[in-house]
Amino acid sequence: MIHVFVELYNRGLIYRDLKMINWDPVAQTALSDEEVIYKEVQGKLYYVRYLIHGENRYIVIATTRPETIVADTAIAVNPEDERYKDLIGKKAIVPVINRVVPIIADEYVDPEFGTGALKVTPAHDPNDFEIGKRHNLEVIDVMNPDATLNENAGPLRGLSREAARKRIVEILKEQDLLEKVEDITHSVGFSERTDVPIEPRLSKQWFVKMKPLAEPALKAVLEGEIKFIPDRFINTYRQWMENIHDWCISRQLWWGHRIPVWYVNGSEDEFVVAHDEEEAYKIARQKYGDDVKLEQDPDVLDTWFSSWLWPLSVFNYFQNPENKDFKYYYPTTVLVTGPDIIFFWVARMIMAGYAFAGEKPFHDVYFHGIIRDKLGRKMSKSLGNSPDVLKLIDDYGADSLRMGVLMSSPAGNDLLFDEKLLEQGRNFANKLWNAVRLILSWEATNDKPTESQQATIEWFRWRLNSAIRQVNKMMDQYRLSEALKLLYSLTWDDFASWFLEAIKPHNKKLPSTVLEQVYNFTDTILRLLHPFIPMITEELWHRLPDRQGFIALAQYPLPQEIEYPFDEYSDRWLKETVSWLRRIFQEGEKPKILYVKKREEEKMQTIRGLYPIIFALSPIKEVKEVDDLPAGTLPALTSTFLVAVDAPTLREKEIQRLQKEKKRLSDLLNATRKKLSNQNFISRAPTHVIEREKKKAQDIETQLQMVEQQLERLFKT
RNA sequence: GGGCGCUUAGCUCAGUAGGUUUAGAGCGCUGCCCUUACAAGGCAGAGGUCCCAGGUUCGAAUCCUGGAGCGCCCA
Repeated sequence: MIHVFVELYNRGLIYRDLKMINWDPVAQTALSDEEVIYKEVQGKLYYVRYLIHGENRYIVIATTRPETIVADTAIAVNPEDERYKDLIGKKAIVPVINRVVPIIADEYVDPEFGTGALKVTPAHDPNDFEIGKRHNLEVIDVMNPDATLNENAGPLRGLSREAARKRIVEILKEQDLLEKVEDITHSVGFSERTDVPIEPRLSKQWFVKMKPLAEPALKAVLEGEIKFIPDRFINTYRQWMENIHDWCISRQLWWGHRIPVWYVNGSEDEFVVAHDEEEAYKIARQKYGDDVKLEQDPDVLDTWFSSWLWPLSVFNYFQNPENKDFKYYYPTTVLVTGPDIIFFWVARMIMAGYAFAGEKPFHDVYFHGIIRDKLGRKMSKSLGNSPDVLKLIDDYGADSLRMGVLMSSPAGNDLLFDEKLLEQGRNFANKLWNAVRLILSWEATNDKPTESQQATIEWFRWRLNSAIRQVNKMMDQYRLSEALKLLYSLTWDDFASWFLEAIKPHNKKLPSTVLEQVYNFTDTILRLLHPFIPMITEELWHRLPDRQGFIALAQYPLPQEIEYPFDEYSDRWLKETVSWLRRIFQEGEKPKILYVKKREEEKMQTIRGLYPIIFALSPIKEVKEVDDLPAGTLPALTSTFLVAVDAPTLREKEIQRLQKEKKRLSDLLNATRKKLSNQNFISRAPTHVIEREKKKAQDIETQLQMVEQQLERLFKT
């Protein structure tokens, strides 16, 4: 920090100046603009009469801060305002202290607000300060550092700002100078530190000149050199950067890094800037002679003045710019942070990166959402609405906490906190734990794998590989919650409910080659899940046989480029068919054979490998491929492949279902045909979409025919 | 005053490039199950005018304009 201060000072980017700053009267320190929190508060608008000097009339101004009347040094009106044109150039008498002040014209005054006449208090309002500068007005400071009124405040002297407001209102009433009081909702700045209203105050402080620093930092983000995810935060960033104000970095606090400035012989304006006292004396002696006396500035630096250097200082850049770590790691891959500190931290880190290293600090910035309470409020100590995280971890587990929050937090969107989210995470962890427990209870034999086992493994290998492909793609795009949801469903549904149920032996014994595959699949799933739930995956991974090292260091699974006989259609068909068969059995029928209507041979190959899985997961033990579904059998409402079973008692129910289905299919067919007969569609839609629609129409037609035939049969018998 | 976002099932929220028959998930709900991994579970199911009104398009939850409600940031 010291090095950076000296460096920036030498570059002319740090200066000391008397400016209107944000003063926290409780902490008694200056604050930066970013540490002021604006809140809408209920206040009052006081209408006060100021007598025109030498005349028997008055002008009425409206103010929310009547206690600052004693610091007024002008009345301002808009130059275009017809109501007051004749008063410009005259003088008014400030009530209570009877100061005679000019009535001036200034564009800043909004004729619509209040009476259109503004009292000007250059010492206590930033806008008034600017007006004061333009019109060369006297600046009268009426406040002490603790926001009590000082000796300039006349009868208000010694009162707190709140008491002074009450008192002056009383005095105005007594003198019949208070015309009326209105309720008003207005925005008031509060200290982030102490939550008291900020007092704009004229004060000598140290500032960083931000414009030159902001320029390369803004350019980098606008040109995509640094990527924001989601990119809408570029707007927020740009707006701040384009209107950037100089950064007040001095604080009147007793903790922090002391400002490396030494004042010469008790002077306020003569000083030297150095890395330490020794250097300061060396410089000072050359300039002011050997008997010079130095005194270090008592103020300290804003804590964010160290934070913005973090990407550099974490690699020890300032002590040793050529060091190996810095060269290897900088710029880092991604900064993960909340959008609420985009100005405090992100923007300034980028500025520092370019200013000192001449290079961006990171490639990507991922903005996550902010967790709010159920009412949408930000968690805060004063509201007491933050959950006790350690207790949550005790109750649910650290992984459950991570998982619950990650599952429903897409980039940049806020999240309403609910313990239900953690239950979901806990249940998932429980599921995973039990699945691995089941696997570890199995023993290896020297048997050869059965056809069913081979088929199940082949199917899951395909299923896993396609999930790996999707997850990697989502992770590359920072679609974290979507990736996790996909893994949730892969683990719970495909792995636990389908794969493990299908491969599960009755006697706890599996051929060693099969068991090895089961271990490998489990290993892959644990690695996929590890970034989201690191604790439980690390633990379970070590329980698998022969795992060396740490899962944290293991390669993240990558998809393999292998041709599989399965696709999303056959996968869906498998699940629909099994569910349907289970329902048939649940309803009391016990068919023996599943009939599958033959389609093109190449299509049939995509499902043949799945028959053994059907045998494993439903009571059906035989499939017959037929040219036509046998008369009287009950067809399923599955997609793509038509199947049927014998289930005579379900006929009535089935007739109703089929009639519903018939209507749905014919509606759908009509819609699809209409689309296909639309000349515009045919000529404008891309070929693959048209092809898909044609295929769709054919499929529906086939299904519809089948349903109609089945209905006929069901009615005949 | 300026900027950004949100509005989808009872609740909390996903929905990528406008196009996959039927818009998804978790919770909650209904029915059946304590089946030797898991009742923090299993199986089956019900539930949606995608805020409103226009527009663009062969086609809109998705793009554009306007409106309503809510939220955030900045001044």
